[in-house]
Amino acid sequence: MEVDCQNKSRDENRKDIVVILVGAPGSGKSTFCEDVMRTAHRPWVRICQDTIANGKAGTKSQCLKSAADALRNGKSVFIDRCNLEREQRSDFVKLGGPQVDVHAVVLDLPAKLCISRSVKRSGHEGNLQGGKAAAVVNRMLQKKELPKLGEGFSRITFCQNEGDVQNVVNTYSALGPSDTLPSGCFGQKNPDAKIQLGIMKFLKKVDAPDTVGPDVQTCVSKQDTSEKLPSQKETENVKLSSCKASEVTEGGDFPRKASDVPTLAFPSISTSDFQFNHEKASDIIVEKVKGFLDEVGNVRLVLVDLSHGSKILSLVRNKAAQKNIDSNKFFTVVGDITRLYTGAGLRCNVIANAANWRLKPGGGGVNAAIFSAAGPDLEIATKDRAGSISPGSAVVVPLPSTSPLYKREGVTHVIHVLGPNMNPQRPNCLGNDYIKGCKILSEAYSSLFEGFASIVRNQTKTVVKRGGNYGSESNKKCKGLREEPLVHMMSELDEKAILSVSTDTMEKEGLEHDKVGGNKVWGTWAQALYHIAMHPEKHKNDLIEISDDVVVLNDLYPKAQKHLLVLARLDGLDRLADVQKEHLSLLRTMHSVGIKWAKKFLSDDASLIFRLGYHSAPSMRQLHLHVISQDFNSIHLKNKKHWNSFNTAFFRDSVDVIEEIDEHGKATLNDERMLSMELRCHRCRSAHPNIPRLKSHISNCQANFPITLLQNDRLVIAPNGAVNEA
DNA sequence: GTTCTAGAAC
DNA sequence: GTTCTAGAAC
Repeated sequence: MEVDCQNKSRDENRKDIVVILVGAPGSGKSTFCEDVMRTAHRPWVRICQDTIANGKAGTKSQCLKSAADALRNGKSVFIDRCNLEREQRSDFVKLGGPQVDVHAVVLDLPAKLCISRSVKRSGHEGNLQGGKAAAVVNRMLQKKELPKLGEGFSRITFCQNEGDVQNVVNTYSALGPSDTLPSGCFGQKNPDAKIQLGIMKFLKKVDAPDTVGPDVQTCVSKQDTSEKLPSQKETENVKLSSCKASEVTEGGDFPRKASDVPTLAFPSISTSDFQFNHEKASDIIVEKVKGFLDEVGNVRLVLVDLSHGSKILSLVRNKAAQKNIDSNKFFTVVGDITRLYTGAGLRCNVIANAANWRLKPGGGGVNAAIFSAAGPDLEIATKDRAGSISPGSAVVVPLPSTSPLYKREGVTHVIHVLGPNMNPQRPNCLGNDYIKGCKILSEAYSSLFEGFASIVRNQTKTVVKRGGNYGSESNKKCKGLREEPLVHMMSELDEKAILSVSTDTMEKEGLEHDKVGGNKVWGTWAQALYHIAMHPEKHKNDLIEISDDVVVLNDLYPKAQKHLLVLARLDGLDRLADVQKEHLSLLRTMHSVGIKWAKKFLSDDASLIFRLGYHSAPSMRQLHLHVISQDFNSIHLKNKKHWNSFNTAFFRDSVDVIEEIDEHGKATLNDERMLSMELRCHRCRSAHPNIPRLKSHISNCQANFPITLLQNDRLVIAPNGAVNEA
């Protein structure tokens, strides 16, 4: 996620960042840096002690020198070494200064996972291979001292699973050259009740203020605990001191405060599915925000949009800057409105929903996301308040404390808003009547902000009561929380490996670990491509090309007008996860064969556009490259998974895969959860409620492709064709 | 990967 | 009532 602060002149406020990675071998430090740098919006340098001496291990002072050089050249720096002990990182923290923020990113992943990765690793830069890894990792982790703000960090982010890691990757890769991130500690969870008790005692006795950063209100623990929330009064006392981390973090957790600055996160109303003109909408947003902030003090407003390069966000940012709106009180965030706290460390107690008139879940975009994240609680609570909503109005719904959105993100209220509809395919379309449209959109924001103001007023009155309620239910809830399974994104391979390593005998078991790496079990239905690759002669009728290295066939269920598979014939190369440096030339062969076929099709139909790539986690065994035309005009494209497997980061472009294998020996594999993301047009990125609507949209959408697809030859077009930037 | 189908959404 | 999704079975 990206937090943009406007009103800051680029040169004056530009700060470089030193990110000190903290994590055991196998925790994913190098991958983290690579993932950020691949899509970064600011210059980064990765300083890795394992490779700093011409590709070999070097010294700490070499790292320090390189880091200082990079900072002098205006680059931000990743310190990629374990940094598990305070002393090991202290010299790097000193790189900070008025123009340099020092952050820590703690990859505090389960020891078993780090060990299993280290054990399986071969040819890693640190040369920590085989069974010895278990012993080393185990020993290092015993000395682990989690970083604290008191060491000199302005921001510390903790990751306890790969989902956390991905969120933090997103945060840093989204960071533009002049963006900054809020200070504080983020992402610690799974608090132990005993520890929490200690913190509560601490909270009560603290009184000496000690500021650590401008954004201390976000310095809170991410999940609820068996303790009740501190009452407003209690938290007032610790408002500034709660981030005095050297004490607070003892035992590994942070206090949670109930009295954050009341913050409303809201999506841009009507500009997505309802197709309201962005220029006009941004004027209204800025005007309404300014009016509200002039009247109501001590609140924050955050405009949120899921997509990078969102036009509405940049319009609003620029206009807000022109109007000198305080960037501490109003700013924009790129990210998921249902994950602002866990994803961006941004505490928003109220979020707005771009609702449908029936106040029902479904549709696409924000409405679906919020109802889904909040669970059935929101639907029930909404029903209690209203059965429908008219354009221009808002409905305030208190979120039950049982809702995951409340528990996880700290959202206490959802405000449903309905804006004007300018989309002829939606009900109550205003045609092109922008006089009416602007009036209704204005009313919608007025209603939204009034609703927010009423929550703020009532919260001040009732916070003690609500705190008490919370406490009385909390035992049960806390238990439920702890029983909630952590999100696991490990491959089956990892899980198997981990299951076989018991904590007590890690060192011993680790020695034999290299043998454990079993393969994914493929269902019989998933073997078809494998059989073809192994015995192409038996399938001659289905194949359009056979060579020693690859075979080419039309996908049996093409998801577009042209959809080919280029199959690797190497036995054992089941999927992208198996691909290593030694397969580079095979990958290049597959790519060039794919390109050859794409060009052949283009010579017949120059209007086609092709993309070549792999699924992060394929359903069918045997590495296969998809060569697919971007019309997606096919009766076989039937569901969300089909669409998202070709139109989210789950689809890895062949060019990128080759580059990654070349540079790092492995390809980034993206999460299967991508497959259940909302449906967005691959050209204009608009969201659609279901597959039929999406298909109807893409059959007409002539928008230019997003810039990421236009770079690096990710799209293959006819020789004289031109695809413009979006 | 697809097919089938219950039941949710409309 | 029809449309659409999503999970189970293969």
